[in-house]
Amino acid sequence: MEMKSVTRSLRILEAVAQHQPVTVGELTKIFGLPKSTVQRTLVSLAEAGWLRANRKDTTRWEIGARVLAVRPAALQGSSLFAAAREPMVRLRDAVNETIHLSVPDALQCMVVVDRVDCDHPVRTFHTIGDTSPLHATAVGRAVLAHLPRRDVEDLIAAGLERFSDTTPGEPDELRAELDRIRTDGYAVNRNQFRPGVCAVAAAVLDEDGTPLAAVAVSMPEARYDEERAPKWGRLVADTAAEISQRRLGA
Amino acid sequence: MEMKSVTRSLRILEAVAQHQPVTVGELTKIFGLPKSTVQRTLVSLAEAGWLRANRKDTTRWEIGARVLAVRPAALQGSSLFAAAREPMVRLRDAVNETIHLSVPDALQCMVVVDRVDCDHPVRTFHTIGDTSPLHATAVGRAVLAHLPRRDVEDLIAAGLERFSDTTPGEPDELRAELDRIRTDGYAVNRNQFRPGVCAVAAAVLDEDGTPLAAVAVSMPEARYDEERAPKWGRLVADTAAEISQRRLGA
DNA sequence: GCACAGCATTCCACATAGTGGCACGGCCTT
DNA sequence: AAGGCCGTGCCACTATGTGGAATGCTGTGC
Repeated sequence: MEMKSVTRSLRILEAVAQHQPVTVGELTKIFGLPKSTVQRTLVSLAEAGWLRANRKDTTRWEIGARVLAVRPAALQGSSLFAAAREPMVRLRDAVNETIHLSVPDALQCMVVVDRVDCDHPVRTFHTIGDTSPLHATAVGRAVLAHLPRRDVEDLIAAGLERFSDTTPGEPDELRAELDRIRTDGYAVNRNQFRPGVCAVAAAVLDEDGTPLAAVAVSMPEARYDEERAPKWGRLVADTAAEISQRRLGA
Repeated sequence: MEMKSVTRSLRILEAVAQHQPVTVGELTKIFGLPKSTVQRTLVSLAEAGWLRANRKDTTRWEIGARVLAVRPAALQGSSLFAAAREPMVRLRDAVNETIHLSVPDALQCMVVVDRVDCDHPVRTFHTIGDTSPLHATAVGRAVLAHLPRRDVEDLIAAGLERFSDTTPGEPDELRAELDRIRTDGYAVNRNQFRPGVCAVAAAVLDEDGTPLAAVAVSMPEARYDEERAPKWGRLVADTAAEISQRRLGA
């Protein structure tokens, strides 16, 4: 609505991140903006230290390291991040599947903030920064299950988009699943968001019980085993609990 | 020079990152800008998804998760990041000191991008995103030693700022030290940038020998042992080499 | 319980600050 | 040598952001 130049420059910054190293011309095609406008914006972003010219081809732009100093509140001081690292590696060693750490963003979506890979040739792939809806994934519901009822109802009121025929689209379906998560201590996702992707997740909690993040074991459907779910659920819940404790200790 | 609103909004974004969660009033004091200007900027940043209101106190602002999708070229696809993780943990286990991974930014400075902590009650402290000059630190010189002579001379021409009485302020002093690093395979820093902080570092190289990053063991001066330096130097160099190889394998 | 103080938020007339069409110049291809 | 392509610089126009002042909210102390 306002600050057109600001919102536009951030859009351009995001586009540079996706396509780096990228030229002015490529960006004008993406946005359909005049060359001079894009050029001026890039120079300004570079002046602020957020962008820089590529070393090998100086007409290409890429993201500068300044962005690393700007981290979401949940990762401030890296306490969550640092606390999560080693438990995640141990969990990966125990199950040999990809482990993700995700944080909720403004109760709108979950964002992947860290990942520990497994060595299967076939594995799920999420990049750091990827987002997913709260109601349709294991990490999302693991967090939802620990939020005040009000927030859950707000989310339901906003509408439960369906991504596959197993996505919980009905309010009661979701409420029942959240109850199950609270009693069992872990969340499960079978093809409910991305087809062929399954996961088992549990929430990392603040000292006052607020969910800060969720850890997930995620795997292709072919390796998902119904029998094994409770065992892995317990492993994930233990890992999440350990991260919560380590964080408080720091 | 240009795009005043853009550069200013990025400054404000950085200030929010430092002080989050922060109010409009606090920011106006920091920048000495009119309230309405700061307020409008915050709303615009929030509209773009980079900022959000704090959940508990909605008049306080904090960084949103959008920034995580924007990563420097060196970390693109997380290949460096993911490759470095486990060798760094093993190095920490071997020496029980804090391990840092840093990348050069535009040949102007080194930026800390990852960290594995040790369990000493007294330890060095650098946050992810912290920057340091190339010529005055172990990570910086480990990278410099693998750059083309031209780039090194440009840096020397720009002036070698001294931060303590041991900082290499003379061109020849620096050149000699870079030669030593190339023959020994590791760089050392004794109080040359931050007083009381010592480190041993080695560079992570690209397939064509370009330095991408540096790993460092860093410790308080009290625990730095001259005798042990060559042994730790070899450990760090091995770790760096392992990271280089893993990255190429991916 | 009222008045005040401190804060975030909204409004609006003004002029500055960003816009974008155009033209220049370098580089590679034909 | 000519042509096309792309990054960069220029400048008159006006849309856009500015910031002082008004509004509205919240909590505090008399």
